[in-house]
Amino acid sequence: MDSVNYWLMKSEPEVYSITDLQKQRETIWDGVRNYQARNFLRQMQIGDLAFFYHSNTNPPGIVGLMRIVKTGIADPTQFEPTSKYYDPKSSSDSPRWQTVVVEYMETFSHPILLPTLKEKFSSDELLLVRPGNRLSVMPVTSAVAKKILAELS
DNA sequence: GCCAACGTTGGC
DNA sequence: GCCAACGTTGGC
Repeated sequence: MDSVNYWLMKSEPEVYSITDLQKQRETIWDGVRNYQARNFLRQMQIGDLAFFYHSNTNPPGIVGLMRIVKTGIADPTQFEPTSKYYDPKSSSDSPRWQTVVVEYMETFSHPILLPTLKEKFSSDELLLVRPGNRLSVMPVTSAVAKKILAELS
């Protein structure tokens, strides 16, 4: 049987919020320019589920759920000279930055705020709460994911 | 807006 | 390949 992988992806709601995703239905998750985060994006598979996390806002927390619907997409912003994500060292032959297309699934009626996540999970269980961690894309173990999802039912 | 913690860059 | 300088992230 296929196992679903779980992820957590951060976005600043002032830049792109879950409400924006709900309206758009799906989006290319562009703008990731960190190799570790990109490597996680490369590992994603169609059907994987990702928690949408609102960062750099008050209060920060997990606000909803989305699904990976396309993988191995070249981030188009790397080729756009006017984009803040333009990467002159990347070529269309071998794009440096790949990402995924995500589809909106749901907005949680109660977001799971960062203090709650810190309370429930150790830094070993959940990368997000590891001190100093700044990754914008990271894996979530299925055990942790199921606890998060159970919180909401 | 502050600033600690990171990641990246580039001179050497 | 070291590491200082610089830029970014993101909680507070």
